[in-house]
Amino acid sequence: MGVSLKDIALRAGVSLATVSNVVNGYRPVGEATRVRVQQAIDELGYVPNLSARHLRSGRTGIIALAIPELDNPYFAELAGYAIREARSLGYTLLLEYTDSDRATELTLAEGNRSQIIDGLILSPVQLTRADVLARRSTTPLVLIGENVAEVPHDHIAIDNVAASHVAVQHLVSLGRRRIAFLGAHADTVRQPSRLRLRGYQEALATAGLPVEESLIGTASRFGRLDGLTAMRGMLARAEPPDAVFAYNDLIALGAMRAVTEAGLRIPEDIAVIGFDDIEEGRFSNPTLTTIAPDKERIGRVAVGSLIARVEGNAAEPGEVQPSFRLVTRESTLGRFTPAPPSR
Amino acid sequence: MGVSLKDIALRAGVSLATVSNVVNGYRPVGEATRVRVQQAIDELGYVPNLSARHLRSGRTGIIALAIPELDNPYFAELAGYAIREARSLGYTLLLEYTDSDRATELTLAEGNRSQIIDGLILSPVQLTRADVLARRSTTPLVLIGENVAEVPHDHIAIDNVAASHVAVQHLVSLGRRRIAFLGAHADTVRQPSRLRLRGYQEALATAGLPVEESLIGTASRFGRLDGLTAMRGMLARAEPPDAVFAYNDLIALGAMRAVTEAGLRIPEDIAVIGFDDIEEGRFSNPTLTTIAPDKERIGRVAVGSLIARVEGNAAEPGEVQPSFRLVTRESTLGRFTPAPPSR
DNA sequence: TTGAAAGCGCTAACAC
DNA sequence: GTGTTAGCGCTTTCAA
Repeated sequence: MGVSLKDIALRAGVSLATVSNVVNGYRPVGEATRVRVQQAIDELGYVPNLSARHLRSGRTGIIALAIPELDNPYFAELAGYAIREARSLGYTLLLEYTDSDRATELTLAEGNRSQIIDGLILSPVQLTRADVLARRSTTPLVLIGENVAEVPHDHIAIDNVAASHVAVQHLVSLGRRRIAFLGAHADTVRQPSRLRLRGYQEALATAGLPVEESLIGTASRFGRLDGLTAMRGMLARAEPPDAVFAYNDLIALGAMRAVTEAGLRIPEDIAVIGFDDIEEGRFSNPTLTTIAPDKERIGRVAVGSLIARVEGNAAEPGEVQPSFRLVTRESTLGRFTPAPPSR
Repeated sequence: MGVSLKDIALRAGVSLATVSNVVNGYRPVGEATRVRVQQAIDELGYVPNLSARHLRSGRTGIIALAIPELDNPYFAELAGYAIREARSLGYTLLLEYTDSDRATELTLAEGNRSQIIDGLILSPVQLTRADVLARRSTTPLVLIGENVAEVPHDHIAIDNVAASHVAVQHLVSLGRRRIAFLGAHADTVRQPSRLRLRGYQEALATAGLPVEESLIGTASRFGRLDGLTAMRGMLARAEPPDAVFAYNDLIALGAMRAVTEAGLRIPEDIAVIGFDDIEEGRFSNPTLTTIAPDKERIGRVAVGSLIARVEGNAAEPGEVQPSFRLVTRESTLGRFTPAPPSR
């Protein structure tokens, strides 16, 4: 394999333990020795073998974040925050990708693939509460997102019901009365979007509006195309909606495309609100009103909790609910006069 | 630590080697024994310790893909293909993230962090050819993207000059005469976008059009906001362009926003073409004409070459140039009657 | 301040 | 078809 501790020890004429101490600083080393060893390290280009270290110490300094979708900017952004937080705490964060696949989620949660990982942050889609409870692996696990709750692990997620309530309330306050929900899941058992759907229903009830089945659009996935398709279906109906609350921004963006293609105006004919506050919605035409979860907080808290647990100084596992806010833009408020870009 | 081979061997009343053979299948095992061992494995929930395996065999079955930007859908999509290809070849692909940072790129290339990794696919931004040549690590390395060439490693990238030529030629064929380039890099030394810039200049020359410095917009990064800013600057000029070729789709999308905000029409007043063919451009308003590199091929070939090298059966390192094509949409051709956005 | 040595879990060479 | 065993490179205890 590569250059090992032994090679350095030989070269510098010291023992293995001394080299190890120069590298890790667990014990003090004489100045002269340290210099000699460091020189050998530089000359030979020594790099510690993580596997060996892990095998011996049980720690790798690596944690993983498993996300369901790579092509959803929400997760990309979240991952960015998590990676930076992990780095600042002296850990390396590896990104894993489940493709929303149940088997992959189970494998990861079980640690089959890993073992090289000190802990895992998982954003599950298909995993059930029972799966989590049946888990055998003792590797620390932190869950994020709305899909699994009340398990003996840290769980980080915003209050999805409340956030959805705010979104729908915003549409109601604008005078909209036929408000659609886009992104109910075809899988009615798991219904990954159940919390946001519930918030939608509650908000309608609060406003004294009826919940119409025909205004709930299903999707099998949560991408732009799903939003496009669902919205087209809805526009083909006798009585189309005058506003749309989408499960997430990607669905909202797809829906906006469908509305535009149909020759309708946003927000005059149909107002649209999304969920996630991905950057794309700040540049789309029109720009997209959305619910902005505190992604930075979610990422940082998830990493922080996990590392605390890895290092053994963690309290009882619990729920953390980062904040969110409503960000209003053109898709519900209408186009502003273009800020005079000089000329 | 967890359950080990020894625990299983004890439980099943066999030797370590036999359990190892049940797990790995290197040697045949008697049916009765296999069943007994498998049972013990299931009961105890045994999971092989990758670090130990690695330490012994020098292989982990893990390769890494290091990308510069997480929030650029181009890389997310590429990563998706790479991950799937790796899985189908029996490897796990870990995603690393350099944030376009030189130090991080160097560290990764040097394998400092890794050691647990059998090989690395790197999409460099700041790394120079000299850096790559000075590399000491013997871990197989595959490079992707336009930034480093002529190094003793496999290098996968489309012909960026030719592709840019095609893009600009498309604008010329539409009768555009004042064609801007958006996304020249402020760092003129490295100039990460130099190949696309060269293609732009060559195409103008071919068409007999002058290369005007005032029509080359610089950006420090390659995101939507950079496109927005650069385009605003250009629109403030005395003679704005009648077409824009952007370094990538994100810049193009940002530029489109700036054009729309200025009250101008796309493509009537200004045509826009991007590079990458990210999904967003198929749903934007208007949809975005772009150069579509064969991302799937790039991802698959990169993984395939790397694994071949890891397993020792690889030929001379070389260049691979996947294909690309021009995808025309509304941002250059104008709005069609509402029809499905091409997929 | 430094050294010697045990052993983490596994694979593979060698024996039977 | 199965068992024994030497180490892979490292951390860490015990001794000096």
